[in-house]
Amino acid sequence: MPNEDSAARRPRAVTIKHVAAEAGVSLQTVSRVINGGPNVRDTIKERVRAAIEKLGYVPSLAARRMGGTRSYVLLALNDRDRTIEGWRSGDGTDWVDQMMLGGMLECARHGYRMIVELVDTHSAHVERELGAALAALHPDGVILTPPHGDNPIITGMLTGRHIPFARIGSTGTGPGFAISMDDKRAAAAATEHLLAIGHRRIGFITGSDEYALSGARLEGYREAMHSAGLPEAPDLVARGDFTFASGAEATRSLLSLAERPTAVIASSDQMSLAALEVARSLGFEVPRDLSIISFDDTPIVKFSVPPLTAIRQPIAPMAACAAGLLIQAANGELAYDTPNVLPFELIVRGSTAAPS
Amino acid sequence: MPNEDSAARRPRAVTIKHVAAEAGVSLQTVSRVINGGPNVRDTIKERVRAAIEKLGYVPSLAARRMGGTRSYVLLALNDRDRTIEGWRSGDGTDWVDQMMLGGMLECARHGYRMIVELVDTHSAHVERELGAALAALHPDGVILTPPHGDNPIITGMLTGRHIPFARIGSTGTGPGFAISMDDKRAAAAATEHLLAIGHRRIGFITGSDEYALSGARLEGYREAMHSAGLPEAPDLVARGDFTFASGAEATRSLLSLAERPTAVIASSDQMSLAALEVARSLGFEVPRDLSIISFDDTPIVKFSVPPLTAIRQPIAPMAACAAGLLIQAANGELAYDTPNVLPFELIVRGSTAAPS
DNA sequence: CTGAAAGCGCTAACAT
DNA sequence: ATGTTAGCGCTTTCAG
Repeated sequence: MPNEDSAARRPRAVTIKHVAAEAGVSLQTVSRVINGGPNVRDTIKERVRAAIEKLGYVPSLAARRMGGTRSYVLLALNDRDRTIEGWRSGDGTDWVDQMMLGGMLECARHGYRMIVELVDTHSAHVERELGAALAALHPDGVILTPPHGDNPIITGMLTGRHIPFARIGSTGTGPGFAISMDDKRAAAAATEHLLAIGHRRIGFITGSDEYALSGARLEGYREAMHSAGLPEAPDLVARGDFTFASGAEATRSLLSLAERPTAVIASSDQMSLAALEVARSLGFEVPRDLSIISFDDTPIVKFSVPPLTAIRQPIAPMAACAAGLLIQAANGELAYDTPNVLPFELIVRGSTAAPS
Repeated sequence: MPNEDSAARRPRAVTIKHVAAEAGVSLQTVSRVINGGPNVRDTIKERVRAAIEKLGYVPSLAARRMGGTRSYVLLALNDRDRTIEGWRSGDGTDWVDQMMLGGMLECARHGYRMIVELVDTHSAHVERELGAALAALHPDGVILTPPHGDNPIITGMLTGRHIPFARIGSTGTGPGFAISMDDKRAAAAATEHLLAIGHRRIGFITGSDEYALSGARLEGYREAMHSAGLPEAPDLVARGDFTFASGAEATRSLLSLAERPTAVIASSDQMSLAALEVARSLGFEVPRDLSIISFDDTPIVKFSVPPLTAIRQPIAPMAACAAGLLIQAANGELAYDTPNVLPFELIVRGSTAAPS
């Protein structure tokens, strides 16, 4: 019988040994019950379960990682500068929250943990920083947030180490579970909504080229315009990089066109809010003089005046999908199969109306 | 010489053994260098460092936890239902983000990780759920978010297991590092700001009694009113529970008073936004007919119309402070000493003006 | 100042 | 169907 904690110090935690003793079986049998292993009589299984319950035993993650091949940890990789800047500025972006909502809950359902890791993915530090995180944590899988799924250094490191990973917002084939929403269809849907209520001159503000989805959104817009029989109008496309400043600049250029658009689609919430502000400052009323459709649907767009019609990005579902696939992959085998495309939503609010 | 990874499988990670071999010293010496232990000649220290650098060695968290007494993990405890509800609703609250900003970065500076854990703290599950998290992770410290620092079941469990913890938003003495802002002073400052610009009848909407800071804020308001020589007016205080709905209800009751207030202080952003909306719907213009001061300063209050004057809660600094103290406590000793009170900020925006 | 030995709590092979 | 034996990669005694 393991002796009680001597005198002081931490009360010795209850281990698999205690359970084994309590149930009158071997260590290994307890391990089998915990891990759903085969070849355990129901009677014994029951006895072990009772002992676990009675003792309140919970296996130590660290020990499981040491003994076995799994760590029960998933790493969610985010860009350090970008993430910190978002948090500092309080810009209302809830990417990380939605990731946790989807990812942590899915992990919890399987006894996994999701650890958020910030990594400087731009500089040459990537290799060292990601390598350090992998060595310290030995995650069973890694969730890559955009645009990391398209970073060959990162995907290469993970592939080389045989660590399963999921690429959120990345659509290409190749290693890693590709998880995305149909950005092209979403942009087309936004465009079609505007066309349906009578708009003809529709501007489009792109996102940063660093993100694959930027191109997809632009393409969806173009195709929808084309399908409506409208001529190609390159001056209706303005470049942005997701930031407020770039959105303001782009909107100014669009509104200064001889034939200015009656509606604009911006590839991010920050740019849409910029469009709203610039339009107002220039004397245009939204949606009377200009309709706006936003992308992402972070919390703030519900609180602007008017609240913005937006394409909602299913971040939580994508994170949950990623976690689920990675956990499967970490256990049984599971090939990087077909891409996983999750549904988006067009949420109509007050920033869109028929042109006047 | 440790053999290379045989045939396939995960490339064997570089361990302390490889470093020892490379540097031509024993395991123990490497360990000493890593942990800043004493009694290592500078020459050797240098040699080991070079080997570590060359091999890109990073110690495994799990192994350190197994061998030693520290886990290099801090747990940030949040209420499950409340947190998930916030994420789901997209209400723009960034509590978790700010915690990560402060806590994770401070952890990273010391080679620690912060793991966010959601626990059902209301039901009887607390003991089981928290116990499970502690057993699985063996954190070196726990950060309690409000109102958990005042939950005796939780603080009792941690005290009993000798796990250092920090109580954010909890001011009482007793075990655990108390970390808070001066809520009383903050409420007084808000009140004084309104008094200074000429308000006399100032309403106050309280937060949930479950939170100690609710009482402190109310007290600060009362004292400031008293100091200004104004008579006690209980009808100017309306009960709320931090939610939008409760704020709306409270505002309606305040605005229906015979002598209605010309300004109101609400103990949360959600309640303030409710006040704004109710005031507008009742035909009062903000700030002309009613000034509003909010508490917390989450992102959304910058985007309302008008943007809200608010007391900014230093969540990130509090989390960083908590992490720093816990890490110190986990290593050298460190007594639960004097409470740590961090500075708040009154940010004046468009929702406050002199009464008309 | 440095090294050798023991063991943390678990799982993966191998018995039985 | 169950038990036994080795480690996993580190830190902590304890010897030199």
